[in-house]
Amino acid sequence: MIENLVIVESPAKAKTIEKYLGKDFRVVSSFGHIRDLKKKNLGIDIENDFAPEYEIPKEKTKVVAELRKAAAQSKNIWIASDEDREGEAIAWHLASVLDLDLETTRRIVFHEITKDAITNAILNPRKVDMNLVHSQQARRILDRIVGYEISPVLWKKVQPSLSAGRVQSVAVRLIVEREREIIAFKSESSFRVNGIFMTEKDKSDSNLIRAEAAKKFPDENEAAKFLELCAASEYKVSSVTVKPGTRSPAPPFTTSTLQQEAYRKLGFSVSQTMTVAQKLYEAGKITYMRTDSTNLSKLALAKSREVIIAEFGEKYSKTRQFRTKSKGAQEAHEAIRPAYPDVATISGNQNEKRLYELIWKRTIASQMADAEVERTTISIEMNNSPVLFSATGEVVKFDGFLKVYSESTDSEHGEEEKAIIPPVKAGMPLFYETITATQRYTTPPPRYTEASLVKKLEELGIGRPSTYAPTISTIQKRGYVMRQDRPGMKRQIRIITLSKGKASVSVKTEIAGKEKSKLFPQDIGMMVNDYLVESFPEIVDYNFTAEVEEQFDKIAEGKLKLTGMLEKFYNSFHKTIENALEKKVKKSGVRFLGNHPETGEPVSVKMGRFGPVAQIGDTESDKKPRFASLARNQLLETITLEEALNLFRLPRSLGMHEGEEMVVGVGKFGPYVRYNGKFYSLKKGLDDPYTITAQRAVELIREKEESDRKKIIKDFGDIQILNGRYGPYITKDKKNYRIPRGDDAEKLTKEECMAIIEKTDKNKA
DNA sequence: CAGTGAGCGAGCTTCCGCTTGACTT
Repeated sequence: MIENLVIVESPAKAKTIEKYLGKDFRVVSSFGHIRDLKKKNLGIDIENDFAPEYEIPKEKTKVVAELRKAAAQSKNIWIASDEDREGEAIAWHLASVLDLDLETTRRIVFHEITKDAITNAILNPRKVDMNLVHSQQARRILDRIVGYEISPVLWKKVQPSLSAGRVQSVAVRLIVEREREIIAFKSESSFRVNGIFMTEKDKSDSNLIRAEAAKKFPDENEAAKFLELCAASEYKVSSVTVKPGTRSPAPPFTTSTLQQEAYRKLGFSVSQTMTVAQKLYEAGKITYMRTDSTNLSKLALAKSREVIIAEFGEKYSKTRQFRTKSKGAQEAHEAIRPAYPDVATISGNQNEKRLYELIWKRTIASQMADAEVERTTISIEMNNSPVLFSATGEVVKFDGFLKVYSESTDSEHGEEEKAIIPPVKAGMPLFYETITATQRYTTPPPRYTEASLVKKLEELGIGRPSTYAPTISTIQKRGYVMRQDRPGMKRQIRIITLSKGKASVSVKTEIAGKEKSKLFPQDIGMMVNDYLVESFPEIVDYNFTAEVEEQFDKIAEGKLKLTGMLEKFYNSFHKTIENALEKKVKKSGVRFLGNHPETGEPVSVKMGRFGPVAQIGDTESDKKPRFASLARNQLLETITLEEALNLFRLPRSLGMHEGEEMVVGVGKFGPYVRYNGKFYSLKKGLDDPYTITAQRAVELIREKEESDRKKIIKDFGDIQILNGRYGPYITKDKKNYRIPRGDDAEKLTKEECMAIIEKTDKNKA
């Protein structure tokens, strides 16, 4: 018989706590929720006061069996699931599945895994809070109703296997609406004037002041006129202002801010960050990685302070406790921090080390003093124009937390240069070295990255730390959005340079609209979004979650009844479902583009069975319509007649080569040349299927054949040594084998290969 | 792996949040 059994949610947590509690306690884990609504059908008895129908999912049966066994062997049971809505529900499910008496079951909670917190919790057990449980049930039931009633409508009205939900549909909406802003955006250009001024007539490294004119000029003409004035003007410093300022460190990491910074500083995807963080957590190197709290335990604060004083001195230490500001935060855990703040670097793989270091720096910096800066602004006046130039410079007087860490921003231009300004006084004359007027274009709002989408969702209070990564994966899996790169377009900018009294014009090319790892909406995502906005505007409203959360809070406080709340919601919601089903129309996304310039046939685009497709002609005429798939970066919404007609130019013949025809087309994996029954990919960014010549195609074919020949290092019939992406390897029966380090692939004999294969197979078994 | 687009019908798809592995490359 075990004296005390403690049940927590996470196995790593169980391990740590067991150490603190000693011999009389056994600590086990539930691995999160152990029961859920029935997976098939709605799983809710609507008629019977929305009674939930629970089941133990198949993958949880083993855990539950073990928990039952452990419970049967234990005298006292303590349920220590997290102190939030979901944790309370887990506690209740545990009690119910393990047949525990709610009156006598000890429910304990702690927000940090420290000995103090845990022993304190054991001294203060309470009962399961049924109001909080009802609040979770309301949340769960509402999400199930929304997801399981709207999704089937999409199967009927748009396409099978689609999905909708309180969280994912808003995520898609954000991306679609941002794309439409970008489509509607008209870029305009103007001329900005920058001057490099000198304190003496001769240039030296230390007397330069870089300043910008306060006025922008709408066109080249106006800019040129202003430069003429500049050429004739005398300059002097009209004012110098020096303002002291401070900068404060960012709070310690939550899941959302960790995902953002790991993306900005390390280039990690949201899911990659979570995988690496999970590893660190399991190894006991960081605290729990799914949290919305910026709180640090007293122990962590004290330890951090010690580290900072030892490393940088007393002056750099400032103990701070940050308030969590995100909407709907439940703060069941600490912020994400190093388990041992005195450990600055760890062992592990490269990514683990980098993420750990990021977490360490952010945590330590959060407990450090403000940085003190001095910001200098110089105003420069002309004697023949009211336009002022201004220069700003910043000097860090005391680095404080900046010694360790500074937060990145989402802006694409990166850190602004903080120039050092030579000492000047008001009234001092200045001389220009060069003054340039540069054409600048306005830029559309940025597309979301995975990380900036998480940030936005958190601001709206939509989704939870445990669901940010899965949500992003869901909307990509459904085909609503895709993470893509775009090469951008070249454009020319004009620059007028004034030097030594003479103005000259030059032209520079810049790349605009280049995108890396951005979320692009796909046609099906736009169609589903439009359908949802039309048919279920309340559900995909950005405030919907916040509104229902208010009601969940009231249920948690015992001021509102679950049945009353759900009834009110369901009555109006279910009507919108019925209305949507009554309408006969199916969403096809069809758009008529115009008539074929030669034949006069109608040309249109729509969502076809296999994706977006362009069509010439219609089924009403005797001639069969012709079809062509849209390219990956084209949208039903924006494709033009010309672009659509272009699609029909492929596949096209490039003529004959050594008795066989070469055909160029665009397939599943991009543009290709087909020759002699084989496919040869066109080079990305280099070849264009519409313009590629026969000569270039022959080149591609030769190149590929050459590299294929090189691919085979040795051929022993059933065993081959090949050259792969990661170097030479052995292949047999479609299985690949690594060549041990030190062996020379060129010199291996068949017998040696056999030996390697046997050894590898044995090691695996 | 590089194509598909007529129409019918059976059977299936789907949510959000809490936890980890078990997979393959």
